Amino acid sequence: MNLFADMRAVVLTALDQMVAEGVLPSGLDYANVTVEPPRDAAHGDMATNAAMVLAKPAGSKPRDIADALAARLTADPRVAAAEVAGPGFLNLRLNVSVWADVTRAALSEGADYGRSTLGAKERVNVEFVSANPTGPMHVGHTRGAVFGDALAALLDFAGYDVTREYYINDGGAQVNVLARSAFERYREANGLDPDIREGLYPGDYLIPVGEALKAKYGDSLIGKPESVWLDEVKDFAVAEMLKMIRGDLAALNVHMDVFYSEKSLYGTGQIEAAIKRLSDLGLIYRGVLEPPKGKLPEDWEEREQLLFRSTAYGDDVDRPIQKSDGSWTYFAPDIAYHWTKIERGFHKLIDVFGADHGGYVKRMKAAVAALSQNSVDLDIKLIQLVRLFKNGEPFKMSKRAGTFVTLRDVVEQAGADVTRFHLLTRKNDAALDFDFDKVLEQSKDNPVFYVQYAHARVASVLRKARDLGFDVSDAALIGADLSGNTHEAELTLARKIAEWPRLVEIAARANEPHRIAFFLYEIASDLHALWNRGNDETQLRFVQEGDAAASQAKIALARACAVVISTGLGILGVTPAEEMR
RNA sequence: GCACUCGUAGCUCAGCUGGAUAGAGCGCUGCCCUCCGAAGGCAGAGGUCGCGCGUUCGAAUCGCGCCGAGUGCACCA
Repeated sequence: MNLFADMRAVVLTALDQMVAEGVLPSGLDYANVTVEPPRDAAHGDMATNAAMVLAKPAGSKPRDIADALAARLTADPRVAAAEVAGPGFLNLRLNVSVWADVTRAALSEGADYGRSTLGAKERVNVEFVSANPTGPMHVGHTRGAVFGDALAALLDFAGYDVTREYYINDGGAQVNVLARSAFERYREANGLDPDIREGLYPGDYLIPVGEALKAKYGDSLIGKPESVWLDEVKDFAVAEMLKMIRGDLAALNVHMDVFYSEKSLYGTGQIEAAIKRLSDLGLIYRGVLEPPKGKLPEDWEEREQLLFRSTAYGDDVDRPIQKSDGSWTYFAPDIAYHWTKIERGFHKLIDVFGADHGGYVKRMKAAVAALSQNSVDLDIKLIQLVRLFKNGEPFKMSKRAGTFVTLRDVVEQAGADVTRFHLLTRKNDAALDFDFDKVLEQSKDNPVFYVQYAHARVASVLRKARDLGFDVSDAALIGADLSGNTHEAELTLARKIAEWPRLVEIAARANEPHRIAFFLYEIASDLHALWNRGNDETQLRFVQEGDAAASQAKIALARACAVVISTGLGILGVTPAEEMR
């Protein structure tokens, strides 16, 4: 049940009637007609802008349309009153029985309450993390991982067919550096002094890789030229790094459907095929780029290159896809990779990048638009940095000082649930502070705790009710007479529950999982407020001792709230708490 | 020099893909514990939505121009 969608349908039906009766002209576009909760509760339960949106195309006054619409809407049993207000809003007051229906719907639909068919099973590819396989994941990757995973879950809940994908950058120079670094650790394992020279990866995490290499190769590679061992050591080290990264992700409860290797694109004709695709479209040419305006790089020289005419699809300049020595630039395999996504049948692509890759957005969008001829939508979400704090003090990261914070460090200290929720309490393109002390704090100032506490409170109420011998199974709660839940605090909570399906669609349309986190905070707040009122007004308490029927009615509402919180936390990848200890 | 992201209450941030008197938390002020969980609760003060034009019945939201912060700007990924 999606109350707002249902009521919008009621409005549109009424408009159709008006067209049929000649009150409105035919051929009107209803796309901008909305039915939404008013900002001010005094304005009623819902408001529609239909009269204002249609006034101009219909050639009549907003008020006249609104009056006529109001008369028809009040015929619906769910509408208690419809009144015209302001510049032409139509405010709807709903029959209180509607909120009982919503409560029951949340209980009977359970974990599926709020699930949407918005996505129509369209296939979506969410690419995220894609950290270079050269070391453990650091905090910067964590936010992207959590964001991507929650977004994927959100889209799934909104009716899309989602694939979580990780692009392994195992084709470039940095994995050669990894191989050389691992080789030094291999020499170390064989009792030689490692030469961790400038430009190699110094991290301790390669020591076990060196030992594993020794276990496999003994000392047979010692003293051999790089050309002999590079490829083998590279494959081995990359595999080890991926094993580690999978472990890091698993610790965060992130599980990818596909790990796609950049290297697999080379030597298989796939890059050539993608470039040919662009070439056939007349978008590839040999040319010379203008030097960048402003400060000119020292070593600037004019050179002819193979270029992609990305400016034809909104980019600022055309982009090189081949170096002057004939090898591909990093952009070429990226184009090919996105081409494979299109060819694999995805109609909607989402890339999650670090904010420092913002300059890459236009060319990637241009590539996808060109390759798909505008039939595939690519949305790129930029993830801003995370600033670490401890006791309110900035937590400086330094590889040398050994205070380099990995994802594993954060999860071990804070836990996956707390880490995930906190990282989602900010919009993806806003910087975020992560203070270990505040995040672990058990007080209402901590949103994670606040939401978990609301869920735990409901669980506590259920336990208490059961102890008193009440039947609080979902079946019993669904069957309860809810007509007594009419206090303003109760209605506020019920309204919030009714908003959940709408919020899911809004969040999914914007690709913004943080909206779920904010909504959960608000609904938790409504539950706490109702609870607190029970302190003074005993008739509002969920458990009404000696009155099973009244208890069931109140608990049904609380339980419905818990269902929404549980579902929402599930989307964020957070386990709801049954009790707080 | 150009592009991208951002600019909302003292602080940290939401704000529904254009709606009514712009919200929350912290902080501040004032009240409140014999009460299902006071690791609190209720109420209040506090804002030219960076600035200026424009589009519109209507702009924090869309467009243009400034100001300010961050990020990125040729064969590195």
